[in-house]
Amino acid sequence: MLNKNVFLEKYFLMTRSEENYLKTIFHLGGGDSKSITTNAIAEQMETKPSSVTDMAKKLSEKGLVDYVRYQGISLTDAGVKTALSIIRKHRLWEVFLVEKLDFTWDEVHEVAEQLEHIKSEKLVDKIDELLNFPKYDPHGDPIPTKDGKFQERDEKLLSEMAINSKGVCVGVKDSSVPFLKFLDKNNIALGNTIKVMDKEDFDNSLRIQMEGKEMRISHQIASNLYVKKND
Amino acid sequence: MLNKNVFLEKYFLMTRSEENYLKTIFHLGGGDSKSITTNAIAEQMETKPSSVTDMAKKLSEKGLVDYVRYQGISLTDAGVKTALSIIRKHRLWEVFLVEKLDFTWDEVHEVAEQLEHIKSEKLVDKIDELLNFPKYDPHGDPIPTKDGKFQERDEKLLSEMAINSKGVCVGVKDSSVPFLKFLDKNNIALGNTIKVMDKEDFDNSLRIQMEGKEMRISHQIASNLYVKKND
DNA sequence: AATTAAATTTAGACAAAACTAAAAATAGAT
DNA sequence: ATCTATTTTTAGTTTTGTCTAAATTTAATT
Repeated sequence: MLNKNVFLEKYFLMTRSEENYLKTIFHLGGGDSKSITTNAIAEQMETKPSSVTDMAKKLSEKGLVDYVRYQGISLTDAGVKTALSIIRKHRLWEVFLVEKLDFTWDEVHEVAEQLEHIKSEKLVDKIDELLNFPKYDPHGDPIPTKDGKFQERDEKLLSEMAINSKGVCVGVKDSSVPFLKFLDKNNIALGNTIKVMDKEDFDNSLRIQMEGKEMRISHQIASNLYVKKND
Repeated sequence: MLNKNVFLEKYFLMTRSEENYLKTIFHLGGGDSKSITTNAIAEQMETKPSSVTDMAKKLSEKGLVDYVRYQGISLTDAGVKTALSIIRKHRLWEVFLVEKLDFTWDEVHEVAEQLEHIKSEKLVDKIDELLNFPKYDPHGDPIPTKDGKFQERDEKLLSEMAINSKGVCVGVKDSSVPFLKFLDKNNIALGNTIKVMDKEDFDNSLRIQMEGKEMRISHQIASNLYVKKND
């Protein structure tokens, strides 16, 4: 049966799979009424394009995406709202795991990936409160508010900073485990102040000063670190 | 695909449904190599006997239950171990919800029912640590240890206590929402000391003294409250 | 011991979410 | 404007977990 819709709350009842599709489409930019291709979604989700087509039809019937055959998929307002509520949960759980349970920032993703699907509005709100309404997750990504507001920041990639400018490290672009582990090993953490000392034309690597110490980092690293200019 | 067995850890990979069956069989007594009937399981899970048969075969193949056609189902050692690990998670989450997020004890069950299926050994252990290794959940039920030890208590139903004996309220037998709400409303909480003043032969109701005040409670209530004798 | 009632299992079907292989539509290049 | 390569969709299949209805086994009663 499983008709025990005990936790409907204000959601339509969404399956885990539907929620994951919405989240992915949002991350690929489908929230700005931009059309995302079937292929792009399939690649991102490590599934087949035909499966995406199937789901597109289902989500379209539920009014969560706009879908026209061969023309790609974009989120409706309702779709954006739902996607944001999942992203909100994901990021709040990540903060919880790091702040309250001492997870490192490379460990949180896969657990949050599960926790984000727990259906209980009260639970999310209470976690939010317990954490004192954080604005950013451990990777520096903004946490949408309860009513779906998204606070974008004025941030730049470290690689785009001018020589002699300073900024605070506020996020990562690549949040893969190897990259996060690399940052940990080199004591690069959110909140650190970084000053760009010099750029090397040859390989685009940077000489930076961080927390007193000087170091050299490759262009690959610098182009995956977000900093917020503070002057 | 979904072949990303990222969180295998030490579990076999169990589906949510399989986990729920094991838990139910355990609760019906199938852990003591007692055979549980198909019907009993079906009724408890609000499903059909034929579905139970299907699952019995699957769990049997995985070595988690002993199952002989028409002879009922009982848990193997591996099955008991798995069931206990789920119950452990369920009860730890209940404590978390009450202690850290101010849920009332009648609100925790359905959320814990979801949280118990999150696959992350580290998560459970850290929650355990955060809560300071609690021994009992909010309903007074014991929390199995990591290695599956179950600490049974010497407790009695309040209805079985002798006149003039005293005890501490340690748990409930019926943990349905209406019952828990009733207890809340009447300020009956875990930890309260209760003295049995008198029994009424006519309807088996009890006159008790609790936290200074005297009150009368029905047999139905008294036979769903566990107390621990303390003299 | 035979009959009947109840419990249990089988067989066949369905929905969800995925897949494969083949068909159809689009876009790019000449 | 046509052809070709790519993308996307369709059609049909699979797996998981459920269901119904029919068949079978067990248990209870006379």
